[in-house]
Amino acid sequence: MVKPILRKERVLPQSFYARDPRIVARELLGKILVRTLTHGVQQRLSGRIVEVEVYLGQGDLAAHSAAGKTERNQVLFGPPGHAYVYFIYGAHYCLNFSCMPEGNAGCVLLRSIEPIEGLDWMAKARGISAEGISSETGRRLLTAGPGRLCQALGITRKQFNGAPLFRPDSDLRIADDGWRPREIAETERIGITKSSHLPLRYVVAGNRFVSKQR
DNA sequence: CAACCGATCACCT
DNA sequence: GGTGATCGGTTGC
Repeated sequence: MVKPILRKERVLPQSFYARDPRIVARELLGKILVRTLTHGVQQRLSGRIVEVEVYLGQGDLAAHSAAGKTERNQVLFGPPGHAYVYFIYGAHYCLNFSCMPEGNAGCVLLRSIEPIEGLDWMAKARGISAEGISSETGRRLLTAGPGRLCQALGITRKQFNGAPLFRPDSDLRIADDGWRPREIAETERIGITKSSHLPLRYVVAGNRFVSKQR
């Protein structure tokens, strides 16, 4: 049994995700991403969401859904509140949450969390030594960036693509402990070429665990 | 410390 | 056969 660190933790319901991803993204900042390891010993991994990006279902050429529904991106067109995990650059996974009612695409990409529980496990998953996470800089490199985040939490496409996030017993879910960011900053999205001018990246202003300062 | 480069998978043309 | 919502190591100021 893992000692609960967070009190009064509420798992976000499916209705939370059934809205415009720009609204969902803003409200996701400050929430807690919880990953439960059920293989072997029970353990919780968690972190506070401090950086996200939005990909729109319409008028956004950078979105995987831009050219319509395919086998790869079908989760985006399915019911809200499910994980869309894809593999990129031959090396990394990225985690997204499907938004909008069924039939409409639109999602939020998780770009960075501030780690809270299970840092030792995350370091091992990332191939980092124990002393590697003794500094704040080291801890930042654990989970800052979409690929690092997935590696730290052991999130793969095979295991999580299409997985529901809104059940209290979901291996991956979002919890609300009541914390709210004081200020949210908007910027352009990172690492894209099409529709790159849209201000669809949202960060907790001043947080040191975001992947890239502007 | 910025700039480049290699890794090498899933998808789409 | 080209490209990408990335990262980490190396190079060279």
